[in-house]
Amino acid sequence: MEQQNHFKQLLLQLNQQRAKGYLCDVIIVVENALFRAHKNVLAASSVYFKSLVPHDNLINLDTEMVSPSVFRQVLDFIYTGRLSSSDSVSDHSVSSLLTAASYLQLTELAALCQRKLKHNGQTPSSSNKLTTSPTPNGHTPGSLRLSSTPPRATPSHHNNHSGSRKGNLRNQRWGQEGRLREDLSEEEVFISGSRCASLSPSGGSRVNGLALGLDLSKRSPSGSTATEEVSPSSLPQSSSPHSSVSPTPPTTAEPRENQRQLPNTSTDLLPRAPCKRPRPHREATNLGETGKALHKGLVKKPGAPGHEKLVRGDRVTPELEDGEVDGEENGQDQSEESGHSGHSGSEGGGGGARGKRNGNTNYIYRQPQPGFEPGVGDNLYVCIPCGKGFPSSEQLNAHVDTHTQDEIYIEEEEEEEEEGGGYLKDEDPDIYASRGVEPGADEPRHRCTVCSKTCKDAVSLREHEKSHWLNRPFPCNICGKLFTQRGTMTRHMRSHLGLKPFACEECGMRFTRQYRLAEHMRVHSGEKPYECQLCGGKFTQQRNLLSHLKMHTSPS
DNA sequence: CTGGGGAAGGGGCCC
DNA sequence: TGGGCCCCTTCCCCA
Repeated sequence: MEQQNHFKQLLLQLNQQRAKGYLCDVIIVVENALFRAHKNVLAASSVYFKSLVPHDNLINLDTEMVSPSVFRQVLDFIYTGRLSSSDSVSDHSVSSLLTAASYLQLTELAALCQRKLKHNGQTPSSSNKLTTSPTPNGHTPGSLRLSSTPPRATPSHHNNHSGSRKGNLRNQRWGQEGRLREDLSEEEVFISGSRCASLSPSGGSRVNGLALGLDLSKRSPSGSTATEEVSPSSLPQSSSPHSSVSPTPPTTAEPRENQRQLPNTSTDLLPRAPCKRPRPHREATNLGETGKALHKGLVKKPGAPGHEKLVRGDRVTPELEDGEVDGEENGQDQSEESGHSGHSGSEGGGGGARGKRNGNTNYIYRQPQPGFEPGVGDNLYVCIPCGKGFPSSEQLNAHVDTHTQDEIYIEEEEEEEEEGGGYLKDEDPDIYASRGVEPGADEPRHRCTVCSKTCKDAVSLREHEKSHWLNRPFPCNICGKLFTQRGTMTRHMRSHLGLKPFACEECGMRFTRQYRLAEHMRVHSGEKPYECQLCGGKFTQQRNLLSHLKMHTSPS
C-alpha cells in the first residue's frame, strides 16, 4: 500500500511552510540576503548543509560561489525538486547554478545543471567541474570543491574574507539594492544599509552587520577557541554573519571531535553545556541575540498598544521574543514594514524612550516626535534629541547641526507641560536622575548626569548636556545610540549582532570580549584573586570586590 | 522579602 | 583599531 503523491504533498507542505517561515530553524546568509529554511530539508538535500546545520542556525555562504538570486533558485530546487523554466533558460544562469550546486554539494542539482548545459550544447566550464580537494586544514578530504577556487582559509580566515567582502558589500548595498530587491522573493529578507534589518513575513527580524558597512568580525584569540582541532562551529563564523564565510564544506565522515565538548556556536537554540549556573535565558542564541538586538531597536508605533513597554533595558520583552512585531499585530503589509526594525531607531528614537542611565552613559531618549514613524521608510538614522529619522547619516548630521539649544528644550518643556507640571514634579526618581535633578531637593541642583557638572538652571544644564551628545560622533546604525569612540560603537554593534568570538573551552559560553572570557575562566579554575582586606572575602571579579567593599563602607 | 554574592553585559577611556 | 581595564548595572541564586 502506498499513498500516491505522498512525497509530493510532503514537499509541498514543507515549501509552503518555508514560504511562511513556519518552523524554519536555520537562516542562510548570502551577501545581504537572508533565507529561512528547515534544517532537516537542507540536511537531506546537501551533504554540505548536513554537516553544518546541526551546529549552526545561521550559515553564511561564500558569495563568490553563490549569489542571492542563485541561492533562491537552489532553495526552490531543494524544496520542489525542479527549476523553473525561466530560471534555467539562460546558460549563464545554469552555469551559476552549477557553481552553487557544486559548492553546496547538491549533487542532483549539479548533475541536472550539467545535463542542461550539455543539452544546450555547452560544456561545463572548467571552473564548474567538480573536483575533490582537501580543505586548507586537510580535514575534509572528500569534500567537493571547484577546481578554480583556491582553498579557503580555515575558519579563522574570516577576517580576510570580511575584508574583501566589506568593500563588495558596500558596493552591493547601494548599487545592487534595487536589483536584489527585485530579485528576492518575499520569504527572503533583504538587508541594506538603510534597511539593516527587516521583517520577514512571519515577523522574524534579522540584522546584518556588514550591511551596515562595518566589519564586526573579531578574530578568536589563540588561547580561547583555539586549537588546531577546533571545530568550525566553535569559531565565530556563524555568529558573525558577515565576518565569515562558511568554510569549505566539511564532510560528515569526519567527526568533529570538539563538537561534544565545545558548545555550539552562539547560534544554538539549545541550552548550552552546563556552566556553573546555566542561565539559558540569558545565554541567548545567536539568532536570539540577533533578534534581541533588533528587538532592542524595535519600536512599536506611537500610540500602538504596549508601545512604551517594549524595551526594558537591554532585555527582550517576552512578547517580542519570537520576533513579533507591530506590523504583524496590525496586519500591516509586511513589505511596508520591511524597514521597521531596521530603523529601529529604537533606543534613540522611541523604543528607548525609557532611556538608559548607566554610569557615565546617560542618553536622553525621547519619544518620537509627532509625525515621526519609527521604522517606516528608510529613516534609519535617528536624531537623539528630537527623535526624527533620516535616511542617511549625512542628513542626520546636517539635521543635528540645525538644532539650537532653544528649540530642543522648548520642545521638551512643552512636552513636560503637557505631561502635567514638568519633570520637577515627577514622582519617579528615575526621572529625576535622568534629568540630573536630585529628588526631594528644595532647590534641585541641575547636575549633568554625564560629567556631574552642576549648572545654575535647567537651561544651562541642557546647553551643557547638548555638548555631550554632539561630541558623540559615532552613532550606532541599529539603535541610534551615540558613542564617543568608533571602537566603542563597533563593540556595541557586536552586542547587537550577538557576535561572541571568545568561547570558553570548558563550558562553551561565549563572550564578546577576551577580557570577559579570562574573567569567566576563573569560574572554572576557582581562582579568586580579589580579596577584601577588611573581611578576607575573595572574589573572582574585581567589580564584585568593589561592590563588596561598598557594602563595608555603606552607612548601613 | 531582603540583602549579599556570583556572574555577566555594556560603555568609557587609556594605551 | 583593538586590547585591557575600570566602572556601573542587571539578573539570578541563596541564606
